[in-house]
Amino acid sequence: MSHLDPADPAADEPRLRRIQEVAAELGVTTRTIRYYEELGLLEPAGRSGGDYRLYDADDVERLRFIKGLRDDAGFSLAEIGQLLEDETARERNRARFRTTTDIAERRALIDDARARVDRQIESLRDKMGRLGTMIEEAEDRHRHLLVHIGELEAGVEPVPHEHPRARRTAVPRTDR
Amino acid sequence: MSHLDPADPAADEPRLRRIQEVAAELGVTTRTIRYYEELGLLEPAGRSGGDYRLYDADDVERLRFIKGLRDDAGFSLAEIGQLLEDETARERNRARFRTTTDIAERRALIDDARARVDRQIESLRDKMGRLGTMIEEAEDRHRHLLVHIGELEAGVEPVPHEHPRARRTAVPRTDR
DNA sequence: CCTAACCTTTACGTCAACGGAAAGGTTCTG
DNA sequence: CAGAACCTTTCCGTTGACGTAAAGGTTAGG
Repeated sequence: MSHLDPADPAADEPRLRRIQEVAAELGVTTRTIRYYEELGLLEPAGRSGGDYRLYDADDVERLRFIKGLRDDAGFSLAEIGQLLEDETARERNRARFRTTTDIAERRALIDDARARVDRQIESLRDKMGRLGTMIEEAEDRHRHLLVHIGELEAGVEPVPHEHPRARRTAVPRTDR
Repeated sequence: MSHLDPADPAADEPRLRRIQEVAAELGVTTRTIRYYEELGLLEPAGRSGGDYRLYDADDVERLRFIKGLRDDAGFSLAEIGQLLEDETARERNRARFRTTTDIAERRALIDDARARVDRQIESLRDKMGRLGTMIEEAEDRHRHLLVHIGELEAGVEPVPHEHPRARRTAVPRTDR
């Protein structure tokens, strides 16, 4: 129970950081973070007395997630907005959940939450699948090329070797 | 040798299509295709007498590849340009290969081709890996949520249930 | 209390990736 | 050979995702 030790009052204090520190850690600019806020992608956990934005660990995680969706998955910020809307809706649902005792409503909120998360995962899986297909195709061509190289290294003569699918002799180009 | 049969002169005629037909098949606009050409991402196989762009099957494949890299993999057109530059360089190499008999140069060209393809695949794999990591994280949160839902459905009371990591009480929010 | 280093909002600038219209030429079909 | 439906190049407009000042207020250290 060291973190409840009265001699260590800062133990569970939720470490709030200012925008530049967060930006540096994530490798983005402060402008980018403010822009995301402008688009409604996140809200800082709090503000200082002088209105400085203050971010907690969850905010940083959320930002990291956004960055991943943008850089790694290649989603637009609008699409990310959709995915995150589901996430923030879940948070709202959680709050609502705790304030109601209506069994039916609670079940509805649960179902809603599950549906949202399912959509989020499905969206990612979909992207993943398409990327996977792309890589397979690229690897096919890779193997195809290696076979070709193998033939050539085996000492095949530089015969014109007209590839049936690659004839492009429709109209002789005059320009360029 | 049926494709040399004089009774079937259209057998290996390389079906050339105009820009709109290609665009429709790929689900892009003609403007997009022309823009890609402007950036040097592709050249039509030929032109008609009246300077209409004419595309063959290889061109369409290349365009499909570009679209995949853009939509599925989320590459910028500049990055795609790099990836394709490798590909067109390979084509140049093939032509060069057939015009030389110098064993050393031929081997150099082969190694170059292999290196280019390797880079291309590696680039895709890298992206794939990062996307995979993202999905795993999302699935983690998915499972986490399902556990949470399970607890709730099991009839846990709507106790405030202060999550240790989620305390955001630094500054009482006044706005929103 | 002063100053450097940070922060705020507001607003205009920029670059990629096209959209869309103008002014004219081409192809196909009847 | 006329007309509709294509196509050409050229050029300006737009949208997303920020960059970059400007004009000020805030915070931490000395």
